[in-house]
Amino acid sequence: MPTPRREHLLDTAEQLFYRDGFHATGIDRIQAESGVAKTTLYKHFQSKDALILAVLERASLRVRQELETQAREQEGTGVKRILAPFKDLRDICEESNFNGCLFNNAAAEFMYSNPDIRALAAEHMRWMQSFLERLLLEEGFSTDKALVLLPMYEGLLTLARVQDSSQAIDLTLAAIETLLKA
Amino acid sequence: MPTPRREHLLDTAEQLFYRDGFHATGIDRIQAESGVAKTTLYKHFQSKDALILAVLERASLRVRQELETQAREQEGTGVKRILAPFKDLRDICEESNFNGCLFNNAAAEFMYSNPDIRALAAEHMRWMQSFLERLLLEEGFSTDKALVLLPMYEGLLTLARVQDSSQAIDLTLAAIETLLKA
DNA sequence: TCATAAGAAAACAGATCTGTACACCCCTGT
DNA sequence: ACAGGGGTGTACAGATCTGTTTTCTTATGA
Repeated sequence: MPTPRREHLLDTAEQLFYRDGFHATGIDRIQAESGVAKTTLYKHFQSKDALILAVLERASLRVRQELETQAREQEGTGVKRILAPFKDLRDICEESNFNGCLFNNAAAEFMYSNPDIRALAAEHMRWMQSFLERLLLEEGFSTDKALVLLPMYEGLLTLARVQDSSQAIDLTLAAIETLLKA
Repeated sequence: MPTPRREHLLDTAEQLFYRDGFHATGIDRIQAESGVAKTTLYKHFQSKDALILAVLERASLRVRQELETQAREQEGTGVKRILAPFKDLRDICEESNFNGCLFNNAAAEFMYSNPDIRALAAEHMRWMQSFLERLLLEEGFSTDKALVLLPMYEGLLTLARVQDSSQAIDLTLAAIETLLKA
């Protein structure tokens, strides 16, 4: 039973953390933007770091569900199914307030200062790898390719921050195709 | 004539910014760690953001020179020369205090709050692209591939933050080889 | 020798940060 | 009617942040 207030706080926090970064976003700002009293915020999350962890956990779960359902409801087979997540990058990178991969941003800011946050980002990345491996397996490709596709995926998210990367996405799609057919 | 004090400040600042992040690293810490008085720091750099810009500019120049000389003194030809920068990733990712790509970390933290910093990160990335294009051209490959290699490179740097990626590097090297020979 | 300039050290100003305390309000169940 | 829980709003504590000012020392060059 997710209380609506808690969810609303997580929504606001995720938006601000993603857009402006974790250290740059103060609790006061989240409180003001969400319209929820600070007392309530600290009743739901005992510290800022706990709030960050909750945001990341929820976001990770949501991303997984999205990718799962997208892969399940996909019509095509073979290479098409592997390319689908990469095609979706085009829309993701066009979103307003786009700022790369939330989990890598978190890992970068808390690499040596908060092991829990870093571990959560690591776990999300491992899930991404296993998801790609499952996809590859289902379509009859070597699961080894997951460790090539994963950096490509993350790299495109990273590159899109500083330049239009629709062309990079197109070329990567083609590269994956030739790679899988080789 | 780079004054030694200024260089020393840039060294300390770069180390701390890279390891702990830009917002998380205070001026006081840079001052204490470098042993240089705060007055002197603000004589050389008129603000923290100016210091960050100076750090990034110098780091970008250094990376370019390293890649250039490494590419020039390289003995092999053909695919080997393109693979070389990716092979070097193995050492880079093993460094203590490794924390991904400095420029992408900066872009993430200042995406919507400091256009100058974001622009500098973008420029560095464009240089990386043109460097790869030059390498490809010299070895007789299509320069289009640069936009595939660049995300791979950045993605590996990103992935290495949260998991051992020596295997990912190996598989990526093999993938590049098949990609260029196709 | 003495003037000048540069840097060290530390205090300070003012803002902002996380987190807590306190007083009030309002709604619901008994 | 009324007790109690949950939320609001605000003030506050204590730390830390950027950036300035002030005072003192020290080195150098005429």
